[in-house]
Amino acid sequence: MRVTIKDIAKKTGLSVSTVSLVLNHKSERISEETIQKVMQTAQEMNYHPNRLAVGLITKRTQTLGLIIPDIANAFFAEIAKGAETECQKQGYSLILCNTNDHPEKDVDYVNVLIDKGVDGILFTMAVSSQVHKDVQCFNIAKQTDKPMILVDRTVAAENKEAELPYVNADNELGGYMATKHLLEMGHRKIGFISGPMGEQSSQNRLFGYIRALQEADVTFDPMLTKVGDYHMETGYRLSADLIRRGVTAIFAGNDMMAYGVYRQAKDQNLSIPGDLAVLGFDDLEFSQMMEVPLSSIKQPTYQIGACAVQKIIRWIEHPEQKPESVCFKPVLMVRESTGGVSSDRPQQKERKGENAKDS
Amino acid sequence: MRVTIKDIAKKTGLSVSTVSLVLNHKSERISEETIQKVMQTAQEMNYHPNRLAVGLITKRTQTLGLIIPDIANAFFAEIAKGAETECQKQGYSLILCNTNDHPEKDVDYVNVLIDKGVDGILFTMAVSSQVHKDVQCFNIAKQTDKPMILVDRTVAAENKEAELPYVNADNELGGYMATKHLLEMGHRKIGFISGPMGEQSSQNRLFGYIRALQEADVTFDPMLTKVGDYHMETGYRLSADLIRRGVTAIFAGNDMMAYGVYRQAKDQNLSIPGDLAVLGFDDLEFSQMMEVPLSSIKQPTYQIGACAVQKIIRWIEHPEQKPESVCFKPVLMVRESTGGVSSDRPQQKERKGENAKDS
DNA sequence: CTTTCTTGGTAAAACGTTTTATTATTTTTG
DNA sequence: CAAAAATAATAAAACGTTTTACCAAGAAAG
Repeated sequence: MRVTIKDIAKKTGLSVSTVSLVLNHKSERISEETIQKVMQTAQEMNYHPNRLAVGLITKRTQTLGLIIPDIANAFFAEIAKGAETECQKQGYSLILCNTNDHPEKDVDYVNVLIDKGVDGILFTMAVSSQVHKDVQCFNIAKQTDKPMILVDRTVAAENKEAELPYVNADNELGGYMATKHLLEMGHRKIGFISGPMGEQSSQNRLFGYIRALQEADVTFDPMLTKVGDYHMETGYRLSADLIRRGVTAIFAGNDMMAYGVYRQAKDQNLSIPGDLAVLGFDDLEFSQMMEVPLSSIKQPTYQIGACAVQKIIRWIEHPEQKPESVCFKPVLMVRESTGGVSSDRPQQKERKGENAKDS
Repeated sequence: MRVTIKDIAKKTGLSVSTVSLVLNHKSERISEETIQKVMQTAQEMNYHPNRLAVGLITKRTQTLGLIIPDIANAFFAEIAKGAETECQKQGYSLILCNTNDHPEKDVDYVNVLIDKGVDGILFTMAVSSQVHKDVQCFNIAKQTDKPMILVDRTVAAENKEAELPYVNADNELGGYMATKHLLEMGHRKIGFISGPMGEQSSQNRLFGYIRALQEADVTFDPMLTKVGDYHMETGYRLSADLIRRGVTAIFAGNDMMAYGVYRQAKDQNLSIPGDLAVLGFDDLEFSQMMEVPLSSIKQPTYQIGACAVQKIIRWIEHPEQKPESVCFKPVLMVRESTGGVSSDRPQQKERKGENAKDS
């Protein structure tokens, strides 16, 4: 059996309360002598508090929940890493919940997490989310008033009060930067392969694309926008039509689809960037080591995870202070696929002085 | 405040014990009428048991811990996915612990997990692990006799009893298969770039390489083996010397390093597989979509995670039955980089009839 | 009509803590 | 020297469950 506070009490001849007080450093009214005695025997007996018991009474478990669609997706894995590392620094644990993009699991997990007494939830809802499932989740959290922060997602709420804080990257700006870069490189017919339109981030990338075009007085041609799904195969398939329509550049909604575009270009014997410029989004590790390194929009993924944890812990510890949302600025990584000089040291700009490290 | 069992007792006019009994389906001695009443009001009041309280008394939390070096590494991310999904199926939660490959964190995490009352621990120790840290971890687990299963790692123990069960892939066989394939393609001078030698899996891949060579009566030339570190840059660097020594094929200890070899080949204007055959290990998603798709040894990563969870849950539920270790057979994926026909539908063979699905 | 079973249910202890109100003792003060 | 104040420690309730041993009351048996 593990040694409990009772055992220490018995051994030292003190009461349980005294031992607890000492161990919790609430010992203003305890003599130095007793403090020493307790501390020492606790050490000797290798005492570790039972966190369940502590949690039961303090209503705090030093545990957070992270709900994401797919941990095997590099983007979420990196977010998880940032979140876990930050948790660890602050003495919290992280329960990983992988929904496989099923909205029903979103609500199951929220329930389980709350039953297990997490102090807060980091939530990236399933993209195929039916709105009412989301609402259900928010309500559960609200009802038990557990802090909940959205990660890489946002929700519009009627009233500011009901709104959940979020941490994400500025996808609209990313789309804008990407397109602007392509325009600056002299392209006028720029195809766009978006992610699924159910996803806000996808929509926003599209909005950014459109804004850049309009700003450059290029009329937006809907035929040059294809709705994809973030898979390589789709990039391959949809780019064929764009090429047929005579685009000189393709902005893919993520790097995976950009890889698909690469294959299509290869099949058609088009050189990149000579015949076709390609630009991606996410800046996966592999993008810089392809035959023709891929230009891409990079999000501070690790930081998003870390920042979300910081925010939620601060919220947990000051329940009255609901945190502000954070929107990180993405960074354009110019490489050969857009004919730029391959300068691989970007200066990362952020909106707020978050002290996150990117790994 | 959340609804407790007490509230239900009050509402139904029954005792707390009765309500508990009913809710736990231990109601042989309870009348049908009461059962209905309890069930219904529990539903109406939206009762959820407080898992902390339950855990405190039952000594079970339906929670496992997963300790891994790096969740952002695709290999571990996939393991985590397998593990989490299996947990979820069986009603367990998973606490994610990312050590960043620091052995001290291994022991910190083991302690935290036990304090939090996990029912078992899935443990991939840091590769840079000092042996005594490992031993420390095992002891902590043994002391509290929490089930612990090694994932992608093994340990030699003096006596069979003290040994920890493990779940991993047969790396020796993988190394053997890889090398044999290269030999069958007619290569005699085959270079090998290994992973760090502190890691067993790396060593075993090397042993497999050597065994295949000997079996084919090719004398093992130590100069054709380089010790790497699983990073692309290293593959690039070390392959230069191998090429200088006239190898016609390179077996890289993982795909990342194989990508490095690709770059080297490109720099030297060597065609793959014409001038140089390349074979990797891990079969990353990207390997099949390169200019020249990379042949690779594939491990059933998802299954390793899922299987480990199955094993440990069975162990938790039958503490007297320590599980057998499992060693999955890897699969050779033949693609163009070794001049094979690109047949991308392997028949996956396993040692045991594990019912895992690979995603 | 006692005694003995059943049946249906409950009281109470336990799990390992935290925390508040209280008490006993000593010291200070007037 | 009594009263007040300060010091040091404790008892006990609480957190939300599970579980065992026990109890009442009605039914069956002798």
